[in-house]
Amino acid sequence: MPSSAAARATRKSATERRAEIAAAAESIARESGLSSVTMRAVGARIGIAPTLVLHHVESMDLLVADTFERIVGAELSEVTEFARQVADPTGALPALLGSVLDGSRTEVTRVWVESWVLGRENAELASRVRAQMDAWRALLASLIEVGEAAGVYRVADPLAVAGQLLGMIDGVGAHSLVGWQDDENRVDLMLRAVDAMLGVASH
Amino acid sequence: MPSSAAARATRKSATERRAEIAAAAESIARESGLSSVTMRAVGARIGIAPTLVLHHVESMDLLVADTFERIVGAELSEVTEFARQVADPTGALPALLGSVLDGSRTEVTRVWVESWVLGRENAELASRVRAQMDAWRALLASLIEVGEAAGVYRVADPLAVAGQLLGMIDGVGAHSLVGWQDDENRVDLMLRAVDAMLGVASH
DNA sequence: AGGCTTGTTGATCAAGCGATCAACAGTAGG
DNA sequence: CCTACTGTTGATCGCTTGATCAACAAGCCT
Repeated sequence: MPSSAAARATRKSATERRAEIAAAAESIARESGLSSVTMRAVGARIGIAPTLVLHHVESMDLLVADTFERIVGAELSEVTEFARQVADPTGALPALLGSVLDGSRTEVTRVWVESWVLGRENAELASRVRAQMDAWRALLASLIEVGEAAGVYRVADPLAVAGQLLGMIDGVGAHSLVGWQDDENRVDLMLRAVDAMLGVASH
Repeated sequence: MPSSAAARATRKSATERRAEIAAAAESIARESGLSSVTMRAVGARIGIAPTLVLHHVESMDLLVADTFERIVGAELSEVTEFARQVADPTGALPALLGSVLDGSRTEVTRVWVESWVLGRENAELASRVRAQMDAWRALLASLIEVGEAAGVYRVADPLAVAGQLLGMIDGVGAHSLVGWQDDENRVDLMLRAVDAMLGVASH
C-alpha cells in the first residue's frame, strides 16, 4: 500500500463538503491571511484535490468574500453580545473598546486590512466589506444613542461619530498589526478621545 | 524598419537608469499600488526589457521597499514643511490634521495600507514601514511638545499620544480608501478628540 | 583601431494562481 | 443487477510573478 500516494478522499455529501471547505478557508485566513485562501491551500488542508474546491465553490473570489464575511461577522456578533451584557448603558461603549483594543484580535484585524486592499480587485468582497462596516457603525451608533437617551452623551449625528470612532479603532488595530507601539494606555487615551467626541463634560 | 518591434533602448549610465527606474516605480505605485510594481510593469513604462530592471535593482522586494520610502518620505517632508510654516504653535497640529484628512491623499493612504499587508512577506519593507511610522510619530510628538511648552496642551507622554493620534489618522484614511463615509465633519470631530487627548480644557 | 567594460536583451526556468475538461469511482434508484 | 447521478481526480491551459544566464552591442580608453 503506497502510503505516500494521496489516498482518494472519502466521498461526502455536497453540503458537508462545502462546510468543510468553508471551515478550512476560515482557518487558513485566520492563520495566514485572506490572500492565502487559494484552492490549492484549501484542498491541501482537508486532503482533497484543488479542483474539487473549485467544483464546490463557483469562484475563488466568492470563497474569499464568504470567508471574510464569516470571520468578521462572527466577531461582530461576539462583540454585540458582549456589549449587550453590560448593564450600565454608559459602560457598554468603554467596555467594548477595551475588549476590541486588548491586542488579542490581530487575526481579525489582519483580515480587515487585507480586505481593504483586496476589495479593489474583488467586487464581491468589496461589497461585503462595506456591509460589515455599516453593521459595525450601526452597532456603535446604537450604543451612542443609548448613552444619549440616558443623558450621558450629547452628540448631533451619532452615525457620523460612530464612523469616525470605527476609523480610530481600525487604525490603532492596523498599527498593532505591524508590531508597532503596544502602549498600555491606549484604551484610556481612546476613551478620553471618545468622551470628547460624544460631548461628555470633562471632569 | 519594423516600428512594431521594440527598438533597443538608448544606452544610459547606471545612475541615470536607476533614477528612471525609481521614478517609474513611484508613479506606478501611486497609480496602481505597491503590488503593481513588478519588473515587467516598470520595464514597460520606461521602454526597457524587464530583466534590465532587475539588473539594476538587486531584488524586487528592495525596489518596492525603496518605492514605499520614497513616496511616504516625500509626504512626510511635505507635511513637516507645512507644519513649520504655521506661526501659531497651537495651530500647527490642527492645520496639519486638516491637510492630511482633506481626502486628497488617497494615493499615499493606499500605499500605507498596502505596506502593512506586504510588510509581512517583505522584511525590508516592514523595516522601512516601522521607520516611517516612527518618523511620523516623532513629528506629531514634537508638535505636541511645542503646544505643551506654550501652555496649551498638557500631556504626560507625548510620544504615546502621538502614536495613538497617528493610528486615528491612518484608520480614518483607510476607511475613506474604501469609498466609505466621507463626512465633512470628520476634521472637526478629530480635532475635538485630539483636544481631549491633549488635555485641553473644553470650552 | 582594437579591446574591455558595462548597459541591454532574449531565452528560459520554477513557482504560483484560477479555471476548464474529460475521465474515474462510489452510491443510490429503478 | 446495472444504470444514472454526483462526488472526485488528473491532465492541461493560460496567465502571472521573480530570477538566472548566455549572448549581444554601445561606448570609453588605451
